[in-house]
Amino acid sequence: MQFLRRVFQQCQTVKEMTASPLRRRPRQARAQERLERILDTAEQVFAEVGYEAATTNAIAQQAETSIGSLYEFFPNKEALAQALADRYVERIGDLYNKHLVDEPATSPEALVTHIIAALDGFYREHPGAVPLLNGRLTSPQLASAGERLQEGFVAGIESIFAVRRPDIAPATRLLRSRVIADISRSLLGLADRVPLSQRRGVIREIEFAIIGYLAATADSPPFTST
Amino acid sequence: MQFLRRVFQQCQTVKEMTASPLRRRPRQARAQERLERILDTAEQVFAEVGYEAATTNAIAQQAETSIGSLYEFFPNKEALAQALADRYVERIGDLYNKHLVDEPATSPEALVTHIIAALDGFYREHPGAVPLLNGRLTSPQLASAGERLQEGFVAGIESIFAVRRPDIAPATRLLRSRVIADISRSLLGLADRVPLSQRRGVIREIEFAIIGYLAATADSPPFTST
Amino acid sequence: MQFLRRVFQQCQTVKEMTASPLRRRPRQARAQERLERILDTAEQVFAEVGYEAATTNAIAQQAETSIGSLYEFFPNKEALAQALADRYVERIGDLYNKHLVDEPATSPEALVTHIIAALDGFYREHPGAVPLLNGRLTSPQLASAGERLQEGFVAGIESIFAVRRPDIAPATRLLRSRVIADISRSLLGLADRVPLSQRRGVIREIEFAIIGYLAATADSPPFTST
Amino acid sequence: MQFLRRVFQQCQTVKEMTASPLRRRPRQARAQERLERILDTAEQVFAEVGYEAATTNAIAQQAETSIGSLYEFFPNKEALAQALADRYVERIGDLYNKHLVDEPATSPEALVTHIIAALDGFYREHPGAVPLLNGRLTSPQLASAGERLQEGFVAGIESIFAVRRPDIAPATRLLRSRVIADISRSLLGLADRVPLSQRRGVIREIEFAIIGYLAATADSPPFTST
DNA sequence: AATGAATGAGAATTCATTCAT
DNA sequence: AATGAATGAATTCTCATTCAT
Repeated sequence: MQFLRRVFQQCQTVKEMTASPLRRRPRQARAQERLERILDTAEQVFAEVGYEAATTNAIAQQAETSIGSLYEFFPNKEALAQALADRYVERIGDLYNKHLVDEPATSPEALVTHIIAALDGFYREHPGAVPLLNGRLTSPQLASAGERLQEGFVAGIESIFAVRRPDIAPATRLLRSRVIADISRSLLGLADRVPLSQRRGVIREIEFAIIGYLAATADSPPFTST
Repeated sequence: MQFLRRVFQQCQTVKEMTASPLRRRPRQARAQERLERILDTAEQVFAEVGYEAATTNAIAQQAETSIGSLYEFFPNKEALAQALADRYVERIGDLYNKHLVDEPATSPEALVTHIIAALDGFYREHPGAVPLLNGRLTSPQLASAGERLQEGFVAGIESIFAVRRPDIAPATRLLRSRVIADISRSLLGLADRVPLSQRRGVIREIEFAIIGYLAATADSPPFTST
Repeated sequence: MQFLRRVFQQCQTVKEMTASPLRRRPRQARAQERLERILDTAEQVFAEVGYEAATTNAIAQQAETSIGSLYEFFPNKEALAQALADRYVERIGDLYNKHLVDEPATSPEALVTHIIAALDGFYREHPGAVPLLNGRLTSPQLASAGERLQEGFVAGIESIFAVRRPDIAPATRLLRSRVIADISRSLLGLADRVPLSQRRGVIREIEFAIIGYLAATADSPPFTST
Repeated sequence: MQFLRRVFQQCQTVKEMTASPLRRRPRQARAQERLERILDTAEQVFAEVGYEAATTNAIAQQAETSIGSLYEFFPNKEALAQALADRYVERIGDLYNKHLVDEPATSPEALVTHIIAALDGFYREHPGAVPLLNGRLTSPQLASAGERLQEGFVAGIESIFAVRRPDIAPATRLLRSRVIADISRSLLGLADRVPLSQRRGVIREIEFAIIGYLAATADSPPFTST
């Protein structure tokens, strides 16, 4: 796992995920818990009404804190999104590390199934990730946070490629990872908007799409830019 | 073309695209022209700053009308997005009809290439479509307009399937069309965020993805829900 | 008077008093009147509680307009102060022109008396000028407006010097005018904080101070900087 | 010096300088030192950004104490200004006592020069005094503290008059002292806003102004109110 | 006594929408 | 029909002050 962590971090898309957007990092357990509660609430509210329509006052209220406390932790609304994205990125890292370790030598098909299931679980558990990811294309305020989050997903896929297909050039690896991340994201979104009875079917189509993409590119000449 | 129009309209996803969001349908040419100008401007402004950040006052001003006139045509900001989406849907219909007629008997690969190119052209010509499509996943206000627009794309793909693969069951046809529409949209978005030098490469990957998907599903048992 | 206007404008301290801080210059009489009413109210409120403690909402309310209208005219709170200062500067110009014309050949003592009386009247009629003038030394937001206003007073005095003592070098003229403007302002402030019965006496002291200053500098070698 | 202290205290303007604004008078040396450090910091911060823009939290932080401790000593922000003013008043007392003692029998001109220099030094050493003095004309919160400080200056000048011109009636003495204090304050402010090269020249003008004022009033009938 | 996390009233400003002209 | 001035609810964020630890 340490090894994989390294691979994960080596990949091109993990850059300056450093600068914490937090104004104050809580020391006491109670404060940490409150911060967590604010983030949890922000996740919920963003998921319900979207980033723009969410109000910081509503978030504070639902988190059962004062607006002042919210701003004690986060310098502004945007920072909430950033922090949320960072938390997501961290969990994505765990997710990929786990699935790489657990499934070291399966068939590509099984691995895809597994990853899609994991991503599906992630989005269902973290509905707030959706407005961040899509909002980045729409709201300047979310551009950075959404991008960071998206790159988290991409980095995860890259790390799998790095292990399984070390022969693929980094630039190609990045490109393919981006394509797969985008396909997964948009189609898992589709799975969410479809009647529950069709959900399973959509998931299967996602697998087809990715496996088909991998097959189609498998013997294609590596991507060359310029 | 009339035929295709019919197919297009027959497809499941074209439903209640009826209720015009317009408050008043202009009779005089001058009014029609003004309405058109407002929509053109809204398209521009939405593309530049996104739906939420766009202000109706700014749109009216840039369209060289008064805010009062804007609200004469559109009951509220949301209706602007609706009307824009409707206009896009209309043009998508034309787009698909044309590409079905022009390319009646090409290979699937060539058709995919052609369609992707057409969609690419559409998005580039109508940058305002992007915030509508992505906003639907983000802003309750855009859900309806964006969904309608998305279904326009889907209906187009459905109509191609209807002609080329009449054997596929409508439910499966709809599902596959949705998948393809989503993949196209999200990956064309990626093509836009990538350095210009890599654009061509991304477009090729989109083709791989869709062709791969079609291949993977070609001999799969038709989708059966429940 | 045209001549004097020219002199007034020629003086060093009248610079770029041009750029209007107004967002919209009202065309209709009603709007003009409303703008005037907002400025009048701002004057009052600034005089009562100072610039910082004054709230734009309170000003709008007391002016019997909506806060939206206030911001229609003024882009921000600071602009209110600017506009007020500009209005004052204009009136100061009138004041000096009048007093130069009316009193062309009196004794210096009589002229000083006259000017002090005029300034006294000005401050009493425009109590909002006080927080602008003093606030400039205290609040960054008022620095520009207050400075501009102060320079208006200085320019007035300069213009008198320019007529009466054309022999004095411009740099010296500016310096002496600043000194006199500052003395007048601060001592008229004192006159305001003293029991009414002593007011008259304070005014006389101001005259003494200025006449004394003029006498003391009359035969002093002209000021040489550097 | 004891004598002068008495004169200083006898003068009319030293009245209810009694009620300490302090919530708690520190007994332990460490606390006393902390209080002093808070005041030093407040002085700095007020000087930098003005009273209104200064935040109590920032002052506490820069003073390396907790906001809680600050409020242990001072019931509210205003009290900080009060305490600062009081400290200044005390130092002004020392200043005048020293300059009366050191310069017992000089010419008026030399004395004025000396006093202006002393005041100049005071303002430069205590830049926090400026916002208090000017703020009093601007902010209700500073009215009392600023007034008290101003009266400290006045009292100093009164004490000089008391020694040198015991013939002048107390009311007149107070009035003239106020005039001189105001002139000094406002013109020293001017000296601060002028290019450094002109500073010396402005100082000379201040001396002219005060000497001129003294000359002009020297043989004037004593001030009689009513 | 000291700390600093927590509070929330209140401030500036925006912008969708209305309506008198 | 067209205009655009007017409205004010709603939003983000600040900061003096309190109080539990």
